[in-house]
Amino acid sequence: MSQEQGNAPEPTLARLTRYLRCLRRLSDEGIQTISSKQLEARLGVLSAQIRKDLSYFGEFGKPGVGYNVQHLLERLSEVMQLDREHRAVIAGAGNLGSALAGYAGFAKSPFRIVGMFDNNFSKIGRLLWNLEIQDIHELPRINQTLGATIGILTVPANAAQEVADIMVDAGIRAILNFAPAHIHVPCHIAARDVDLLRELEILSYYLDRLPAEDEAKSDTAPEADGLDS
Amino acid sequence: MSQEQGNAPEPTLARLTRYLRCLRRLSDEGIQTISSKQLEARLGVLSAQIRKDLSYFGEFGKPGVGYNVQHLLERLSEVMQLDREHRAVIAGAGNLGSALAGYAGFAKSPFRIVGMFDNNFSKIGRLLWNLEIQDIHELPRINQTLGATIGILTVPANAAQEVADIMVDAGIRAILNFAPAHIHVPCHIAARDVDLLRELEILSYYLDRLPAEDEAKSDTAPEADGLDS
DNA sequence: GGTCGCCTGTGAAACTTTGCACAAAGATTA
DNA sequence: TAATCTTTGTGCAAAGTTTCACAGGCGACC
Repeated sequence: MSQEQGNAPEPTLARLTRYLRCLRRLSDEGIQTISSKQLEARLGVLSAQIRKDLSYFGEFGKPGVGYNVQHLLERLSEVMQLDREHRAVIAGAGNLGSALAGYAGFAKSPFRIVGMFDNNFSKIGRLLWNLEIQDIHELPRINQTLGATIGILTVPANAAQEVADIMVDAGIRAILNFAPAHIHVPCHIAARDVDLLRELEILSYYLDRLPAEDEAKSDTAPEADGLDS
Repeated sequence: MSQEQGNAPEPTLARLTRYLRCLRRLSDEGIQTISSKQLEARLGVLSAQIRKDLSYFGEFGKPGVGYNVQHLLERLSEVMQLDREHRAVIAGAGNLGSALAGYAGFAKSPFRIVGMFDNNFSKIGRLLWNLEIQDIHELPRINQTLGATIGILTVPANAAQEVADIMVDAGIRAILNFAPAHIHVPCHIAARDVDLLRELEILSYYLDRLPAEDEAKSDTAPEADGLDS
């Protein structure tokens, strides 16, 4: 029986993105069918886990055969809403914001950077990767035209909340926050934090706390969670 | 009774970094004592959760009083090994690598970028943020001098594994991987993935799946997990 | 058509993490 | 000193997630 609601666990969603990446590669390789056991071999995720993850969204496989790569790829893309373009704006034209704006990986993704914003008058008006840096306070007005649904926050920590509020005002419905600060958003807005310093601090904890160098490239360390090749 | 081993759950470690950030701010504000209930009000983490998290590492508070901010700050810093400097190298002098190398937030952290590496001969030798870009293949030799324990991976996905191997060769013991690819490391190496596209894909899933705009700035959306202030 | 081997989807068990509730302990007041 | 208030640390229950194990479906081969 298939469920269809949005009640899949978060860890499942994270793994789904890995399955997708693997499926895209399989598709490129011209492989048409794959079983959960074969996926386990490629991803290091238990086959039962894979089947359970998929079962949250429907029944995609054939017993005795496995999954049709193309079909599963399309279905999971639908589930993740990756079958349509998503427009995003970046707030904060500093080092990180500039780097993200120029990220080549977006080309093959459904995500498009359609606007770049800052509050620094010496930056506003300048061109960056073919985008003119605009005044962050104009975002609500300008986004009526841009129609971005995703906001990427690359401002300093002390400005994060203020800019997040502006984004919500502007009709942004999902925020990816790179500032090392927590932002409060209304419950109809999705928000995630990506925090360089936090990641380093967690790695710091593990330094000198790992099994000891008995070699054997058995990757079972406290990895966050991996991705496809 | 206090435990001291490294058997704390990962979610606890992630929250610990949030407690630390809050404690640093409290310390700056000159606040000397804080209770788990007050922390709950500031962080949105249940007080019982906070106490349980802390209990993995010892007993730091006084019943009837709370925690001494400075003392807890120092103890947690020890636990996370943030009381000493950590040297890190960056591999991949592209947009993202360059941005991270220049990240101002490192100044107040125990992390120091001590080397910048790439495989592109047109980049090797150039200066970036006062660091000379060096040949990635020289890392094992050069790191005998640098003594970096942390490696930050900002190379394209298809080079990630190869460069990770070089890092392990070079004595790096923790890897922060920004490439959209999974890397395999020996079990005595810590590794974490930070993946822009994955985060966007997860946000994409939540778009149009949230409670609907009934306003009320009640932040109880599917936030990843927040940070202080 | 029957038999065999493989693979899916899923209920139930095992494990992990969170949240609750309370005993014990320090502070405060009288 | 006793009564009261506050807050910690933790055993236990609840919730969430992963893993196991198997019934039943499908294809291949004889």
